[in-house]
Amino acid sequence: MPSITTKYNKIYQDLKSKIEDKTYEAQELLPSEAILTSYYDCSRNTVRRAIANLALEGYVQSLHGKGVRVIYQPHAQSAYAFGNVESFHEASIRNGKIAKTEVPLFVELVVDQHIAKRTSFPVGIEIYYIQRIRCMEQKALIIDHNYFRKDVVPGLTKEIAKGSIYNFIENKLHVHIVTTKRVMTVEHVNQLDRKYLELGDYNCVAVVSNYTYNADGIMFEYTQSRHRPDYFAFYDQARRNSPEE
Amino acid sequence: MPSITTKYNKIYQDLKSKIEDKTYEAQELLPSEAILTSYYDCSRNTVRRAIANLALEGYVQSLHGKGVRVIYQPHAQSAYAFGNVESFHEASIRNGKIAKTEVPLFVELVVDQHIAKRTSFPVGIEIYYIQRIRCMEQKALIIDHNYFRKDVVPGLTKEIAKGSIYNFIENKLHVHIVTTKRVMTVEHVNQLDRKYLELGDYNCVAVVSNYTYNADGIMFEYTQSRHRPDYFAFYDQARRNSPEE
DNA sequence: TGGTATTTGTCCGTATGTATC
DNA sequence: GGATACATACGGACAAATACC
Repeated sequence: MPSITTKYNKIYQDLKSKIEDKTYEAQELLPSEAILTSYYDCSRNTVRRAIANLALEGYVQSLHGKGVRVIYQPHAQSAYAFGNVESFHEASIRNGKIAKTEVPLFVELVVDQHIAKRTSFPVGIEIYYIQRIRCMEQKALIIDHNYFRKDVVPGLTKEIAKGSIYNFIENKLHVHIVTTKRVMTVEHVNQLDRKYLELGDYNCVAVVSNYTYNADGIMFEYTQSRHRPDYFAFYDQARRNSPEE
Repeated sequence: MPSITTKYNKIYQDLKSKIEDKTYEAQELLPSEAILTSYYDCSRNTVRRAIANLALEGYVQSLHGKGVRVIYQPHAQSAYAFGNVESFHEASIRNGKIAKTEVPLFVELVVDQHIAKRTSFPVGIEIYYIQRIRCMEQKALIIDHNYFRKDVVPGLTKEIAKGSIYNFIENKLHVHIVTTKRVMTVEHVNQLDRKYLELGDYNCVAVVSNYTYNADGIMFEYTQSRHRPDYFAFYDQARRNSPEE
């Protein structure tokens, strides 16, 4: 969890904003690492770290012997940010939209074979199972099916579920959420999708399955988010490795 | 483009295989950086770099003051690897499956308003437009719509399109492909999807739009890949930043 | 409770290799 | 060949979080 007050992060933020406001324009090369090093009064490693993070988000690409090319292009906005774990609540704030969450179901369960297969939780442990309808500007966009391990996230209530569960986990329980694995698929709609989402003639939804690990390496959350296809986009940034041999 | 012969890459590969063959098991901590440093006879930075790359792929997560936790779990196989640009041809080899590509359409075009909107190419330039049906083990899984800038990728032919266009670009044209931006969406099927893909009663496809940049920062390829929903999965690995207050 | 050792995180400086121009 | 620029690698210092006694 990189603090926002580190030196490399400040440089990262500064370069990022200068790319976004076109101080450095697309296609151009950034000033060389040596120049940036003296400009920011830091070591070359620190500049390189900031640049590496920009490259991970698709703002620049480094070219051996040439320089660092800006390839940023202002995109259509997505509901979710690049490669970061971001809650619906946080995303809505970032987009400046009004969000609302309804909780039609909040129950405690014991994991059986069927749930185990879907969630990867061990059979027999106690969990919370929550259904949440995510609305933005009066439109129901997502149905979340949340499964939380009760031993890791005790004290969850329906009231908390209406707000940000992540807030509760981080601030009240002091669990630092570190890593999430995600799988994106497309599935047939089910009755619940039909009931809550305005799907028009779509018979599919975009499904994002989240597996979240805490600091002990325990997977304590499985969430399946079922999205209205016409309001769903998932952005990604990839780097090509030189092919082997 | 990290060479596979670098020291940090060898360490990365070694740790990765030891995680996969359970020399280091899930939930365990790796040996400390100090131990790994002496084991691999290298500097601490080099070990840290290998670990950082493992973390990016969801194999481990670093915990300040504690150690580096293994969180690898063998997953259901996907047609595509994590966060890497990988061609269909390469993916099929990795999966050990027999792949075939049909090319029902191969034309040269000049970009008009309509194409410009879809591809982000400037109006007026010459391009190749190619349709490719991707089959694996007799099943048509993907329809690719490829748009290549002719000035960057000259000499493309239908024969080349039946194999790996990336191979041609890298080996013959010596263009090193560096960065790709991807957007995943879900769209209604069109006539072509219906014609070539066995969609059953799905009326949607999973769509991956690729924007590929060369070393000059020029976007020279736009590809829209339309996938059969039941054979599509997209894996992702995310890290949570500490939320800003 | 407190102090110490361990472990990861940040940052620095330097040297050398390699690709581009 | 020489100058420039990024890539790799080393070693050291200190900070911060954790674990242990």
